[in-house]
Amino acid sequence: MEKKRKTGRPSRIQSVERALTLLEVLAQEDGEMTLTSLSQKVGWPKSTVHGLLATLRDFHYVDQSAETGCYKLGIRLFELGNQLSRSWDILDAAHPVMLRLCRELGETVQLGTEDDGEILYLEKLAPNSVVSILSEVGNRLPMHCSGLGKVLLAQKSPGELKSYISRGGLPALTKRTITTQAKLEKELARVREQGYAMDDGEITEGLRCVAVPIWDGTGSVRYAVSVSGQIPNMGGERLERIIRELQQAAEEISYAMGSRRKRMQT
Amino acid sequence: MEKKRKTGRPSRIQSVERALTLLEVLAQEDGEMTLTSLSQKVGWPKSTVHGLLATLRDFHYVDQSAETGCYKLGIRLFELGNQLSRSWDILDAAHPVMLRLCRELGETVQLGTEDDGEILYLEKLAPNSVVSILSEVGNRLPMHCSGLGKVLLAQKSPGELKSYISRGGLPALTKRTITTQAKLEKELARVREQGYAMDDGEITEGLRCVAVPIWDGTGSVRYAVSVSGQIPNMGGERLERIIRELQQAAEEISYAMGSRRKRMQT
DNA sequence: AGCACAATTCGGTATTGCCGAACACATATC
DNA sequence: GATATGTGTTCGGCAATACCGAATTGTGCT
Repeated sequence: MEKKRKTGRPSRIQSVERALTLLEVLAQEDGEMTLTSLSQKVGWPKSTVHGLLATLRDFHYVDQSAETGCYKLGIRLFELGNQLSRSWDILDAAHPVMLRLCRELGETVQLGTEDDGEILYLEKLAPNSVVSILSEVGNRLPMHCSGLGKVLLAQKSPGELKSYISRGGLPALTKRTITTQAKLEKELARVREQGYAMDDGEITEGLRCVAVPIWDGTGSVRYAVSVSGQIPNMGGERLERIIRELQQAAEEISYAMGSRRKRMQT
Repeated sequence: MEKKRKTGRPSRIQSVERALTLLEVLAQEDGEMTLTSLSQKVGWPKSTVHGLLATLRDFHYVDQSAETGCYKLGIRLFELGNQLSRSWDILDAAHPVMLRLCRELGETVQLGTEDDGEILYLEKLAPNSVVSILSEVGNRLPMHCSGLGKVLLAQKSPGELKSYISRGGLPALTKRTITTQAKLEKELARVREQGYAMDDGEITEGLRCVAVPIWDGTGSVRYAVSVSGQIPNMGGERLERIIRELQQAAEEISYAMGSRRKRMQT
């Protein structure tokens, strides 16, 4: 009553905000949580949380363990997430090409895009799937340290780059991560010149990654593909071959995207 | 004021119910929708729908097109869905084995489980990914017509089977679909005897699928794997080989699941 | 310009969801 | 076996909250 609401944005629905916040907390904890622990985590009364959870449960957005009564993320999120990803043309276009690349090179192949100032991994194909690479589909990483990110950053104007840096800074994930604007600008210039980007242990020590842009029909770059592996497997002759095949793959994907453009919504 | 609430279940939060209903509608339409069309679809005033959508948008559960202002499912669903699937042990255990199977046989390999009386597809590996098979990851199909479903149905007691039938009936997807209880019981007996199930064009004309159960440590069956392909490629000698390899794969997955059991939550 | 149709804002009303306390139930603990 | 802590769940009354209709702004089309 005294003040207007803090955020200038009008009319958000409290109970929906709270319900979604509960989902965020459950996602963050990444496992089962008791109603009570959720309740004290967010600081709302148990009964309030209970009502919200019951509603989410009815829609299968959360799942309640039959024995323990604990709550976790529900199956509907899996279904909706998959449905959403199926609606993206880029996956249709990129998947067969990535599959071939993964087999021929025997290394991990990834596809990413920029979302909200970060790299979002859309697809990952691993040859043996035993190797553990930090990035997973649906995960996010800063742009300035990943190969995919550098490719997309390299497309930006100086102003956009500056706003990226001022937004999240240049946090270091390893000692090799680029952390100054000057070095990043130099790196991006090289990316533009070479036509590909490299992450040399800047996310995870010992892991190297090369990435190239995917051009769409309008001449802009919204996606990038990459190949990553242990540094010993990613050098010399072999590296050159990888880059060559990667660039060819990107061209194929770009082409496939173009031919997929003839779709309209119903 | 007049009546109590229709459903006996207590205290569901209306605005959360409405917000989630909007997501369901957006998922069903599978594309962009205008606020107005959403509004009249659900029958609530525009301003009400607007508030709900604004809240969902803030959390990236819906996305609003910059140009058209239309709404669609948001990226957070993709992220949460993938995070959820990563928490399932079965995928870790099954994926490498499925990958090998897919390569060796050159056919589509799928993994499914029962959820809410239907088969839910958890993973799908296609050799060329050009072939279009009806089922997709995150999709659902009736149990009585799919190979995966028959495997899981075959584990049920007569009472459970009856309740399955009375719940959803035995709808026919093709002219070959089993639609009578007697035939289904006979079919399931054969499944138990043979150790595998077959779908012979019962979902899609011309498509055959063989499936086997995955046993967990406790001796129960919660998942099943299958191989599907065009009927000409799935007969005679080759079929026998497929079944043999499939059964071996299922054993490996079962074993891997067991060894993964030594995990506790933090 | 003017129209038609989009999304968005506004403010008053009473419906709605919030809250604290009491409940039921299970599992340890003594 | 009774006690103590831990769950999730229910209840009812108060008032804050979300709903609604109408008015507003914005955009594309004729």
